[in-house]
Amino acid sequence: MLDPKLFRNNLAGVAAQLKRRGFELDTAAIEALETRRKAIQVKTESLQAERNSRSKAIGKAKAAGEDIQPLLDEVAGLGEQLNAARHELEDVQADLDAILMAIPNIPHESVPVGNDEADNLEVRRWGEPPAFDFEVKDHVDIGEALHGMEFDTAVKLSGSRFAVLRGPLARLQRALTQFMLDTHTGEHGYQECYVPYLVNADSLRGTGQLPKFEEDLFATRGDDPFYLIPTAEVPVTNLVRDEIVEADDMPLRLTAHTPCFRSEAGSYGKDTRGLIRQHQFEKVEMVQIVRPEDSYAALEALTGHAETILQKLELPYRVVTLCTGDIGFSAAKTYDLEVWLPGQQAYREISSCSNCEAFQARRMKARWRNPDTGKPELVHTINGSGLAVGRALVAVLENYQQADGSVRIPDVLQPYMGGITCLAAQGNPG
RNA sequence: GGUGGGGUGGCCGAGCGGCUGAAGGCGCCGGUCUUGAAAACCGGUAACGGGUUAUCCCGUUCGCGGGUUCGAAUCCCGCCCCCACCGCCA
Repeated sequence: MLDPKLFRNNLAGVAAQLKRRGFELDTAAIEALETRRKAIQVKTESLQAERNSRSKAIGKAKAAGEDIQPLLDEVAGLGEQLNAARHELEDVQADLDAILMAIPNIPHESVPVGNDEADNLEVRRWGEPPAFDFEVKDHVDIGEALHGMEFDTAVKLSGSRFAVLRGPLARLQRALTQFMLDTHTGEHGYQECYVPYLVNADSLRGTGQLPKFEEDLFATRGDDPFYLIPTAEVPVTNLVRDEIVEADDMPLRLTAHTPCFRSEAGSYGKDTRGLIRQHQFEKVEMVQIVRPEDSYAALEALTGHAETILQKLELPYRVVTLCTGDIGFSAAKTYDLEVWLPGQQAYREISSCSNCEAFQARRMKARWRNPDTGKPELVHTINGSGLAVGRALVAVLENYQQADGSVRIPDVLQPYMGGITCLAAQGNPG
């Protein structure tokens, strides 16, 4: 959520900045509501003030033993008036709130203007796409040859966009997960967290998935449903919701491995083959809670932490800055890490690292006590994948494939694989 | 799921329906003392919103939502959460 004061003091400016990301702000509607809000609020509060002072007078008169009946008569109609005003105010504020909650973050000035992913800006590349002297397979064919990646079984159990992994492939996914967590906790100073996979609506409002993107989420039944987390960003960032973080404890660096659940509404026909786009996938997430002045340095650092994983795995990748048209709802700036996939001959997203500035913090009332002012102030929140484990598995399989259909195990993963250096193909080599 | 107890400021903890936005303590900030620090003592210290603005005024907030009342932290109803015991269970 953006600062409501911005809408009062500089509505045109906000509209212009949001237009950069293709969001049309209905300034006329906001202005009209805001004018009404102000008038009604002043009216309501003056009625409340009157009620308070009169009630106090009645209290004093009663204590003094005077006849209070005349005073009661004077107050007769006040309650109804006040009730009407209060309901009117509630309605206006609810309308205003609904608009405000659906407005995305303002892109940082360094974010390139653009319409879609074609306008994203490549920042740097690392590593060379491997050269193969045989015909490369994609991870689905590799997985089939290794006898451990089953999509038809998953259809039986659940439906499309699910997968079953077995044997060394299941272990490889676990190895990737452990390796990522150990690196972030051991080398990058993150605290490992275990968090709920089912969260309430408040948490999703806090990070910005609700109210606007409910169709992307899975939820349990009932009047007060739980939502399945679409990313660990939700529970981990919400750890500081309604909290005041001590300045000495900042920055908070948190990491968690969780499954993620996404309905993938609106992506029919996209990435239907393989593990790339699933309803359920594993991810290691990094979150930082930082002082506002540190947030852009923290974004660079966190992006670097995700890159470290790819470098240690020796997977070629590139870093792109998302343009204003491709950036997520809550983010002011986002770097995507895209790993090279030989099976697709393309760089594909494997991590997304964002600075949300105070956008989530304002929704969450996540604050810290600024020693300079002594006051609680909003924190900045940073999050990023470190990495998407399923896609990392895809990248390893495709980049480390051998002519005979086997797959080498990256050096850093071998300790997690019980010393196995290679997954041997068991099926038809072709 | 059942029974009982409880949710009050950054934290702990008092609180007869009206001078209670809330005692007291801790913590924090400033001061006295001290070479410096600690202790002691003195003073200050909630958040959010609105109006006005180097000031001040008003409103809201005692788990959440309703209700009673001129007036609710205090009374009533519903819900949530925490604790204890019982039941069930990995």
